[in-house]
Amino acid sequence: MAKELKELTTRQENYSQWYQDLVIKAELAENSAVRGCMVIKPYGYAIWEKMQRALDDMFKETGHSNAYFPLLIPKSFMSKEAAHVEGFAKECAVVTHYRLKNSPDGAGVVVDPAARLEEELIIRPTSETIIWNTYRNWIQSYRDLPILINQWANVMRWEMRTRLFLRTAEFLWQEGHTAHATQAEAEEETLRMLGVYVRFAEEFMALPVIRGVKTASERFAGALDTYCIEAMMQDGKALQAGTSHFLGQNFGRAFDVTFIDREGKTDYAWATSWGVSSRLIGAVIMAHSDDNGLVLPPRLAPIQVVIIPIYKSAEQLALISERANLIASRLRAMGISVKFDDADNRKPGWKFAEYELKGVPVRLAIGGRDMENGTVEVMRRDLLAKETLPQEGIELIIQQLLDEIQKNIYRKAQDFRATRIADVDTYDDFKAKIDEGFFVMAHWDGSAETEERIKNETKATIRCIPLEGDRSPGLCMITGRPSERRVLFARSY
RNA sequence: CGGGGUGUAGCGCAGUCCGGUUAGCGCACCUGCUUUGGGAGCAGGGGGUCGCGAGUUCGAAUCCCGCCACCCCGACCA
Repeated sequence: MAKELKELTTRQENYSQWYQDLVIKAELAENSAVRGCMVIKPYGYAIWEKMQRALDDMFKETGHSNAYFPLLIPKSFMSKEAAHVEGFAKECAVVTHYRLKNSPDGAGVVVDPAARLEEELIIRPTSETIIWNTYRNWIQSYRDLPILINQWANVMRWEMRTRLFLRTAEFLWQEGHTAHATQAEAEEETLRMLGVYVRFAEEFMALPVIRGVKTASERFAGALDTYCIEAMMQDGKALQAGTSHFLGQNFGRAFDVTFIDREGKTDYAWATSWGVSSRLIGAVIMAHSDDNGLVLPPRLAPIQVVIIPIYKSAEQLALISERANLIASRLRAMGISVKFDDADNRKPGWKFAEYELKGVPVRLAIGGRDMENGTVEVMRRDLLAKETLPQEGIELIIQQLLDEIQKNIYRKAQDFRATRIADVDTYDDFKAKIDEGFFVMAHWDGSAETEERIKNETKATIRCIPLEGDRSPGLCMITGRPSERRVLFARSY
């Protein structure tokens, strides 16, 4: 048992603390010396690398290429698109000088006042501006379109309050930025990439999501439409797990990106942008973990199978190692990542607890008894269930088991969400369900005032107007005015 | 920026109200022996500007004043 975790207050009472401690104990991340930033430790970063690889493959399949743009953005770029400034201005870190010098009083260094920049640079909070400023040079004709580019990068937003992985001042992400000749094509791209995110969340993160479109007040600064996927964490709160924006011609116009179309007419390019961030690491942790530690979906687990020897002597360890290495090599040949932990400075019990804390999906234990019987003990992390099986042919069983675990974790999250989602028709019921940590589907009159009032009174926001599900009209639970369809409300991270 | 809390060994904490041996405990670390099928046991050992500064006092982790940092709850947000 993960003793440290068990000492914590129960999850319902302090889920946030539980999460924070889990992140640190499982060696995923810690706070850095820089306010609001984090150090992602090797094991946590390995999860991110798995995510990157899977996403990158999906981007390539949909015709995208990777590229890279500058970290620093001239301040003036930020003011070219009005809504964009409005949204990001208050959380930008600004570079004002380019040099330090020795302090005149001999104590350390100071900013050299002579090295003040003529124009301040901001550290990118997102890259639309610098990328569209570049696209201007790349686009003259409809033949240059579409441009389908993705960037893996870090960005910085000076958040007032931060939380490891979920909201840090600096975070890692990918941001896709595409340019198109027509509105229809750009809109199609926006939805295509939303679909990629849905597939990634469900198939890799084992995380069921609701796809939808944001209301005007929750829209990305500068977008005409913001689509998102929303996931439920174990305390019932919503986490936005990915966004895809249809930007119209806003950035084309702001950065004067024009092209000549087939008919010889000049038009502004149409834009999309879409992204997911290292927040997804937090999402996986919050969605699946239990009081013994992480529960990682096999497709994202840095170590999928760990083998632990149980021995009394060096001779016995040598025999067990030979067998374990054989099993390991067969598993690796099947593309499964295996760690054989024969470290002599930890006892088996310690290792069991450690790999449970780290969320390794399958654990194999081989001891003296197993060597005599030709067996191996197989433990699956999602159910914490042990079974003793023959060594012969164990590879295929493990391969199937990993598959089954991946599916089971998804199923579990889906079942959990099903018990926490409800249709509601009165404001009283709404408040009650929101307090219970529910996702609530309710009718809303479509006005920003009503949305704002609900937010102020209950802290619940409209997570999205779902693209799927019940589309029947009704009456707003607050004003009684007509509503086109139910929308998704929840408290969120 | 508002409200609350915490700063004592690498980590987690007690001690502070009511000042008084050499500042203590658990984990971790080091050495040795015994152990190894669910976070081992025993013995020994190392490690401290008690957040910083200035006071009161014979004497301050403890009391007074000032400052700083971090955490939690709000406002802002992926």
